[in-house]
Amino acid sequence: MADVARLAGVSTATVSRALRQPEIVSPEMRSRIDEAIERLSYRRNLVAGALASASSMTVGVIIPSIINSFFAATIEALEEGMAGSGYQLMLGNTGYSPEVERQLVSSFLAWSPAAMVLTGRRHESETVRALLMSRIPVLEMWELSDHPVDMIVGFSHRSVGQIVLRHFAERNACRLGFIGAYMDKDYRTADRHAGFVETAVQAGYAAPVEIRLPERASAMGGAHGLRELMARDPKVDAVFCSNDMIALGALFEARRLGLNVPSQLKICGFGDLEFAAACEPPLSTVRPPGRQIGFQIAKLLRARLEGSIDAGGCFDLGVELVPRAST
Amino acid sequence: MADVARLAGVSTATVSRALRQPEIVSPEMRSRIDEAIERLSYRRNLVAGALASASSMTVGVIIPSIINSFFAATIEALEEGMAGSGYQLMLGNTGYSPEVERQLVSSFLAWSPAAMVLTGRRHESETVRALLMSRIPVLEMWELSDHPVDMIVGFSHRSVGQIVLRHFAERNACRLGFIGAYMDKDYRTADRHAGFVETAVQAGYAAPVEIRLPERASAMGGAHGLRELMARDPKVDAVFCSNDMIALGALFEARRLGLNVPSQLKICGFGDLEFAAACEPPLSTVRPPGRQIGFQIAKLLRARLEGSIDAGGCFDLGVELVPRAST
DNA sequence: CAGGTGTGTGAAAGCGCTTTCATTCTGGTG
DNA sequence: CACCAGAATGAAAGCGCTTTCACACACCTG
Repeated sequence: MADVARLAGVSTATVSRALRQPEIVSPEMRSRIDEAIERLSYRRNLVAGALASASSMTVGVIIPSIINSFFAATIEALEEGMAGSGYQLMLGNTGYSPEVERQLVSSFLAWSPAAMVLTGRRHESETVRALLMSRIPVLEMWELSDHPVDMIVGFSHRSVGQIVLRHFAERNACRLGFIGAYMDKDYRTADRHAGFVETAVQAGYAAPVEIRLPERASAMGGAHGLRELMARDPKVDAVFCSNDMIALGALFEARRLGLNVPSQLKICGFGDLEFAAACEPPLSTVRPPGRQIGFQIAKLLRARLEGSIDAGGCFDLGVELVPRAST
Repeated sequence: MADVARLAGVSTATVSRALRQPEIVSPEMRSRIDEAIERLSYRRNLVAGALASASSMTVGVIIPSIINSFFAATIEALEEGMAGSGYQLMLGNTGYSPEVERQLVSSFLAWSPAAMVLTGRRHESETVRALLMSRIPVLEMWELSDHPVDMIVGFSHRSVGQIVLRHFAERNACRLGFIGAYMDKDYRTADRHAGFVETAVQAGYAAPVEIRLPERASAMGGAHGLRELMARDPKVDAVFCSNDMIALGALFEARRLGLNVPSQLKICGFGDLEFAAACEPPLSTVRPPGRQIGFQIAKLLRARLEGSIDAGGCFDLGVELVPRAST
């Protein structure tokens, strides 16, 4: 930068200003500086900038799993929403472990990011403390909370279970089943389950037959789950799968079992993953606002980083039932 | 750090050493320093460290798409392989655009990462120049090349097409079809296609009927693709789908069309995504070494960063045909 | 025309670490 | 016992930027 300043005949302060806030530098200076940068093919060192300004044009994003395509849509939208702002996303995944989350937060914060985005509302207290101490905007996502660390944008997983139950009731389901994966780790799945079961009982149903898969959601798990479910109670005629991937496996397994979907067995998933509409029969599911979450976060982040807002809050983006032929 | 040094009664140099290379500090000092760190709940500032040492414990990883679960497995394995090394992955995705890739490389390099990992072997010349100038280890992945920037680990996409063709021939396919997505952007798909078509012609087949989907691989695209393919030539009895997601859609569409798989129509995919084994019929596919790529990269990276190796090279991890009932 | 206001620029003091170099202190060696 | 190699430590000079503060200059006002 000193070289650039020398060649352009200005001070490094002016070069720095031309790079960060071009509008406060006179056009003449700006063009001389641009030319010098070009000639020297100067690349600025963001590390030094971050140290000097005590903030790096970086946003730390932490998700439970990169394999889970739920969050991929959010991240893609977030990236689109932040494009052109100069901010760079830094991704980390926790593998659904709060402890790994704490470590990630701690090492991300050591990079003095401009903001942090976390998944979910439950964190170790140490994580929350570190986040609060950093005094940067914090966004939680994919859930709702009355007491967010700062801002949270998502939807109610309980209401997902509720919506599915009502849908099953409308379609005259008699005996309910549920297949969920990884429920001890992924408490959002547990919330959907709770919403489903509560509402079922309120509506006068017998408690749903439950299969809890120990591993992460998978089609294979869904297939095995359905087989076990039907073995446990052959009268089940409506299954809520906590995830479309599980529903996909269940759909195939139903075929292997010779069960007609939807007349003998109704299957509803969650996620509205891309393949849901392409299945045979097309898969009924609940669509979470994956991309909207990303856009909303980008919007809030930009507003906050520009200083135009400063309040925290909870943003409920809702979900949508997508009824198709599998129910 | 100065506070820690004062409390421990040592110099900041010693604190720094205790943090970076504990083994060269006497045990007594180390414990005094650890205690001071604890008492002050000191968090080190990695930005300052990166500036002073001109290198950050960061590895930049660039993939074409975060939604594409192919690369997710690699990244997960890479993360596992680097765990405990203190290096942090920084993820970026290009959306299959070489121009975005160049920008990402440029902004990642501004963070002075310890190494860079890119997807594929084709990059803008400016990208390669920037990479070479940075003098850090560079890993390309998911392909092979005689002239890698530095190191490359992957497999031959052409041979995937070849393997599928041979498999179809063994199963007595007569008339071939191909469904590929995004082939103008994703040249790896184009390579698989080329291998398939070349080998088909060599083996005496008529040129396969081809459907090129303009968008990214999707089950919906696969379903539409198969419909169009069969409309174009009803005699097609074996389809190679460039991606398991497409194959999934094709499988469902075959059912809608009343075509029995595999007796009337054989379907083979690529990727061995998790659901492939759960389909009905289970999906034949070719399994790329997704996780192995990640582990191998971690191994090479660690060796290189420790200085124990310094040669570049090309590592072919091969692929495996996974014949199932859909062929 | 003195006094105020606003704009654009430069000097220089950091930001919080790392690392070189010099120094001190050990314990062995001939 | 003088000498030296080796280990452990400290002083201090950066790393390459950003930003505060001061200043110069133009432009208005009454």
